[in-house]
Amino acid sequence: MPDIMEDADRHCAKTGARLTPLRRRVLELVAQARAPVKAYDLLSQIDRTSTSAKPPTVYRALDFLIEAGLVHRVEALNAFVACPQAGHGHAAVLYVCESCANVTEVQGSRPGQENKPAGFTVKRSVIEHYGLCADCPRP
Amino acid sequence: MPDIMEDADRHCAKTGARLTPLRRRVLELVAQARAPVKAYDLLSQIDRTSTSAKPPTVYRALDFLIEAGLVHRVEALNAFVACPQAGHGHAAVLYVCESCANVTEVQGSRPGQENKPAGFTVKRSVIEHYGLCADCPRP
DNA sequence: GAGCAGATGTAATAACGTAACATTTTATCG
DNA sequence: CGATAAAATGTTACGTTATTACATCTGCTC
Ligand SMILES: [Zn+2]
Ligand SMILES: [Zn+2]
Ligand SMILES: [Zn+2]
Ligand SMILES: [Zn+2]
Repeated sequence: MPDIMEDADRHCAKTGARLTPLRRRVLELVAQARAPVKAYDLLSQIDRTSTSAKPPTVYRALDFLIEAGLVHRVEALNAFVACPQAGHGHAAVLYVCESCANVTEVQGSRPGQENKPAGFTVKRSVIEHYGLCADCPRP
Repeated sequence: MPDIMEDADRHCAKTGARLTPLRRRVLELVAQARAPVKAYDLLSQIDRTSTSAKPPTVYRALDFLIEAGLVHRVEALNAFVACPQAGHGHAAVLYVCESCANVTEVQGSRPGQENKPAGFTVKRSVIEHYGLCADCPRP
């Protein structure tokens, strides 16, 4: 995941966000995982090195990373994935394989806004598709 | 919410699903609410009458209602809303107002599947838009 | 080096959800 | 009808996820 970390450094340098060592470490852990990561799994991985990590440590780092556009929360899994395209402007669309747990992110303009009610202003969208990826055998 | 309860009765009669008194009571509570309802709020409302409700009581009822297509889970809120169109075949698209908590459900065919990866088979979609409804003042 | 803001440490607890097993209710069938 | 099987509910206990509140530290400005 060197791309992701380099992009993150560049993106934070450009926006003024402070990618501290702790936040950077959490992003590395999320980016290295080949599947969505749970907050408490991050916690135990950090624990092994620093011994002082508690829940707020990881949740605060994740809040920062999400705010910075470096990580997305997978709402239906209570888990987190690294964004492959730091700070993209549009909403993320996630395709999550329920067999191998791989997540593919695509982006689009106003995705999923079918039949939007008149006068509704969308601030944030959660779009997650669950199913089987091309590499997993059909039942 | 007489419509919702009557539709639910009809829908369950047609499909053979058993809308028992407990499940019916939970559906009534969800349908009466003017906002997404939390599982533990349902629990305390049931408690007031029956005194024997525990977490599995309400979670099992909710599982049934979701399976039957009578209730949707709002993933990003850990909460539940009654479906205004019992057992509709397509994925639900929810517009959630962050000011007044009102939820508007619309339905569509294959909503939100922008740039679907080749070979991916979607089994279930989570599509939730958060923002401001037409009736709420802009900041 | 005093003061401030942002970041992190720490303890405690709230909020959300499930596993496992006992009991009761309902449907089915000889 | 009464045995029996299946479905639903009761109950205990616990696991997981997330936040609040307050203390301390770190880097910066004046
Ligand atoms: Zn992204
Ligand atoms: Zn797969
Ligand atoms: Zn619906
Ligand atoms: Zn509103």
